[in-house]
Amino acid sequence: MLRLSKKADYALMAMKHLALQSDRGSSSAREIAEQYDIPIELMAKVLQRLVRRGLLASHQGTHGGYQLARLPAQISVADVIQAIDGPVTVTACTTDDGRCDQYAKCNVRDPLWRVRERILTALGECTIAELASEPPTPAPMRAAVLHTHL
Amino acid sequence: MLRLSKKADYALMAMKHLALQSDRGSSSAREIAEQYDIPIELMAKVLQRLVRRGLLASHQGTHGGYQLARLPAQISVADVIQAIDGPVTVTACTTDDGRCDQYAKCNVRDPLWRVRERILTALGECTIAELASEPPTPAPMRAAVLHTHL
DNA sequence: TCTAAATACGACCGGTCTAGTCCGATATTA
DNA sequence: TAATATCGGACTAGACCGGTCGTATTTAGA
Repeated sequence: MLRLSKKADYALMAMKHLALQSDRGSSSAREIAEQYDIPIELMAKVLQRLVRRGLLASHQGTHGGYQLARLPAQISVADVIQAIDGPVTVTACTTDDGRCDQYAKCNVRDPLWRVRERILTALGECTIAELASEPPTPAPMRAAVLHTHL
Repeated sequence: MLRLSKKADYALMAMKHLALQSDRGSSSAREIAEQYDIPIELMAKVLQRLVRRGLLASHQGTHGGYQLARLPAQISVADVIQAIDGPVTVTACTTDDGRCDQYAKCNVRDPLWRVRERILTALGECTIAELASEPPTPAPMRAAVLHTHL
């Protein structure tokens, strides 16, 4: 259902948090996890993966923590999502090597592929800086429910 | 990973097939399934759901089959996907009623919500007619593999 | 030097979802 | 009446995901 994983959610929340905290140095996994009600160990794992992907810088030991590795405006939502969930693949056959085993007869590969690119563009244009510039989502906007069946 | 289900894939393939076959009357589930190497029973189930959602019209009995319920240009990829996979929800908390249990502290709801809308727009702009106007994907375009790490 | 707090990382586990199968009922045509 | 469809629910094996646990390593400070 075109849904991104919870880990990706957590990653984006953390990235935004770190963008807002960037002047105050680094934040620890525990700090972020507690603030957003995320299981600490899971948060840690997510942050670690972001470090491995070069989106975050970490500092070990007491008073250690995480920082953004680049300017918030230089990090896109797509970067974060792909760091956590792997490459965005709309179709199962769209593997890195382009193998389409049984899908030799598939008739929608190319169009879906273009759809994928559009989605990727949308995700790529939205940066962490953009997230951070938002109001911190004051109250749970119940009024804004829309009819999903377009 | 923002991937749509195989059923949705099958649905799109069938819809395109039916768009191309529209002048020749209807096609049976068996017919379509065999042409694209899809398990017949699964194909049938997908087609039935498309009927229930009003995207296809069915005719029972011998020489029965399926037809598009509307003009190909009037059916979007979003329609098909949502008919099969349910509403497109980028985040888990985006349920129909807008409930966000633990996510009271979530700080990325609104921006992700806007991302969802952009994706939905992209899917909504691509119609079955557009799929059908494509060349039928001749050979598996191996050359067109791109670097997914944007 | 010792201890506490932090990152790093892999193994594991239970629940959920997905793809696919099976079966029976109904409808339509020849 | 027989063959061929659609219809629709029940079921299953396997993959995947969210989350947990345990342990090693690094670092700052008392």
